[in-house]
Amino acid sequence: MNKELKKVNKNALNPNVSVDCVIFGFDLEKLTVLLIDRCRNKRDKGIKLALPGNLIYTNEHLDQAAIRVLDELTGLKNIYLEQVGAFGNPDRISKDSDREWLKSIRAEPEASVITVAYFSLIKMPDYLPQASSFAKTAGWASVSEINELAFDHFEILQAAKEKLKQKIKIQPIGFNLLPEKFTLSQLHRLYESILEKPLDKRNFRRKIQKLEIITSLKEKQRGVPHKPSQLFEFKEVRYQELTQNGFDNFGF
Amino acid sequence: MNKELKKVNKNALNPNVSVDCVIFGFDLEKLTVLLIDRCRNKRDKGIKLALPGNLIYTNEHLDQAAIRVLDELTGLKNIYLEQVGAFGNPDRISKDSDREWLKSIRAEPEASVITVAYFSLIKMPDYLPQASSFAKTAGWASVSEINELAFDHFEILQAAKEKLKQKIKIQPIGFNLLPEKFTLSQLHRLYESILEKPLDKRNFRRKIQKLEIITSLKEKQRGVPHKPSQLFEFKEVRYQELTQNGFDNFGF
DNA sequence: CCAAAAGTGTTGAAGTTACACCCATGC
DNA sequence: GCATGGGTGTAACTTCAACACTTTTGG
Repeated sequence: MNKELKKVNKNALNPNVSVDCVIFGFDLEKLTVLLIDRCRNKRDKGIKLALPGNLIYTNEHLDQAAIRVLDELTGLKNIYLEQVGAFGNPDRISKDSDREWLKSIRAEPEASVITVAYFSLIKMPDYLPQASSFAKTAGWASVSEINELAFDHFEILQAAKEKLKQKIKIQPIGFNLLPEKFTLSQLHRLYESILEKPLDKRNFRRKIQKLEIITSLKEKQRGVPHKPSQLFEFKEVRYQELTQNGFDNFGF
Repeated sequence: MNKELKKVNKNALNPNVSVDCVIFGFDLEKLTVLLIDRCRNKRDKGIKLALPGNLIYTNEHLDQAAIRVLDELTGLKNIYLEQVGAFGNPDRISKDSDREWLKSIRAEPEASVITVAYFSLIKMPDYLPQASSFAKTAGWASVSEINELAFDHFEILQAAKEKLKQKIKIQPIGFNLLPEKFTLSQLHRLYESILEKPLDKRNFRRKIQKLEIITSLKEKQRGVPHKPSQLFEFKEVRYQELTQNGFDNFGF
């Protein structure tokens, strides 16, 4: 695996194909996404925020490229990753501010490049800002407050949200966004944030518990100004099972 | 639209990106797929069957490229088309027979190319074989009998089947595979072929009828050696409605 | 003692599954 | 008249949606 990576990195860039990553997080209140701010000085105009991404290497597997981008930006490995799809509208680099920026970072800034988008789920506290070759800074933004992004990244974000929405109805991947120990209310809010609609508290709890995917710990919340909540962790075995097979009937 | 196409065709090829199309049909018995046979003479060895596909043009929208490939092969326009995803395993052109073939049709046969797969649904009788620049012959194959294809096309076919399976549970796109006038049994067999499992006849009929997506014609089947079946057509308006919104609860 | 979120059951409606027999036609 | 697929209803069960009050803690 290490050997392979080394070999890959010696290869040339493929000037026509990039990957972009929609990295979702959850701050226990709402869904967030990791964006890079490409503003190099205060006078830069245009849209500043973009999804992390980069050209792929010749002979690099697309999935590998996404893993690499993720690793370069966050230092994280083994995280949940899924392809959203390919985006190939030739207008995607038509904004002036986007072209300017490309000139500063790419050898062939005018090449027409299609991009393959991925979304990934990480536990927010695991992310520690990392020196990155392609952006000065990266930071979390609340998904629901984003109105525009560079290139076609807003469109990609919408597609990733939609994919996540569909996926979470079928597989219990939401746990990748939560800490090891979590409360049912946190899980509840997570589902509401992703599905963008309210879910009945009692019905939600019942449904989750019937899946037998979580075990209650002996531990409780401490220091909260209200009745402390039971803490849970999810059952690894059952998680694998449901992640592979999915459930047919999870009609949120 | 015509002007745009002309402009596109003047552009150069993007040597690193192709599209491949999984064109599904239904022969009223089972699901089929349109494959090209690249065997130029009897002595060619290796796997002969492949999905139709081709490189895209610089500045050509991916979706446009898929529409173009489809049109070149079948002469059909305005057909149901959906992206399956991007496939970028560098090993995808590693088979010797595949490389040989590429040498005969591509300017840069060794270029590493990622491909974006689409699936589309057509009414089998609409397809009339067409002279095509990239294959002598094309023909229908029964999906369930396919064991191997050129490149990574078998993997792509599996992904397309899976996507279709998921999609048909949520949107009534199956009608694109049927003639204008069809029987409930034909629709029933179609769903069974796609989902690859038996569905109870009575329950299936009830479920479909409740959707109010079909209207029964005054006409009946003729010349069949058994009780003639009622013919139906689907309601365009309601179809559009369900195709856009989907249905949440269609738990086959 | 007040504010805040945790936790808990029941009921009526809707949907799902399983299942067997008669019917209309061509040959 | 027989082989073939078309067409139909019901009952048991499961799932879903809606809904309100008590509990425990910190301040």
